[in-house]
Amino acid sequence: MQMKIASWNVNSLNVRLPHLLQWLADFQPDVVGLQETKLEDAKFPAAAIQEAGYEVVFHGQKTYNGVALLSRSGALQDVQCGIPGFDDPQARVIAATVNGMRIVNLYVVNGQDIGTEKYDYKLRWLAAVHDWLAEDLKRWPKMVVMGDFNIAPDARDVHDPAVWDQTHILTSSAERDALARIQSLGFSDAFRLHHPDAGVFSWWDYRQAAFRRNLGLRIDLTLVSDALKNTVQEAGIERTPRTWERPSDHAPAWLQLAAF
DNA sequence: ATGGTTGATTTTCAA
Repeated sequence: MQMKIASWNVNSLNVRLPHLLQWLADFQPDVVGLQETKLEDAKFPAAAIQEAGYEVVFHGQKTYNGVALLSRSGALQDVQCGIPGFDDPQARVIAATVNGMRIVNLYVVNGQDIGTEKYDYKLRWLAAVHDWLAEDLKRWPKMVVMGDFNIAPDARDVHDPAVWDQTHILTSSAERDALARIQSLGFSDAFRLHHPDAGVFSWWDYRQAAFRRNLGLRIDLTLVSDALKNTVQEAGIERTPRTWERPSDHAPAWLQLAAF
């Protein structure tokens, strides 16, 4: 049994619901993590998603943030909202178990600029994720951690490495170190298992015709634990929804697992 | 050149 697992920052599910439904029909993912739904739970469009064939759980708030998990191949069990033990007013995390595999969906803090309070929050938040996943891996060795990481892992993942360097938000040394520390628990970037090339991106700023010029970053990642690494058959980024009218600024990042 | 665009809620904030 194969499984396609995808991560998509939709930048308002209220606006993007038609795109989500179209893309579910086109791409046929088995499990999807959404970020930036920007919806209170009472306003989440659960019925429309269920009618598309997916079970869904969600953790949202008004105006900002908000995450959800969809599954059409196995119940979503042991649902966890937020990072255990980390007091966080922002709805950025939802996790669940599907067919014995732990799925963690993250909307990582953006961080605004180096040296700001939001940057400090980002680093504290990433450290809390590290400590949480270190524990959860003991219970669920088969784990996928996906989301909008708001970190470009290395120079291949940015359109202009001279601008996006260690002094810049999303590429600073402390951010990349925090990601590397999480990966050192035993996670691989699924995209890099199959694609060593530079210049493949998942996010393009709405401004300055960035998508048309491919001035992007790869900040949407799917990580697989060591127990799943050998089952990753393919991984990629779906550019098509970014070409649709009134798109999200992010494209879905996905991986395909063989029998697991 | 501190610009530009989008989304949710305003008389800006966050990305």
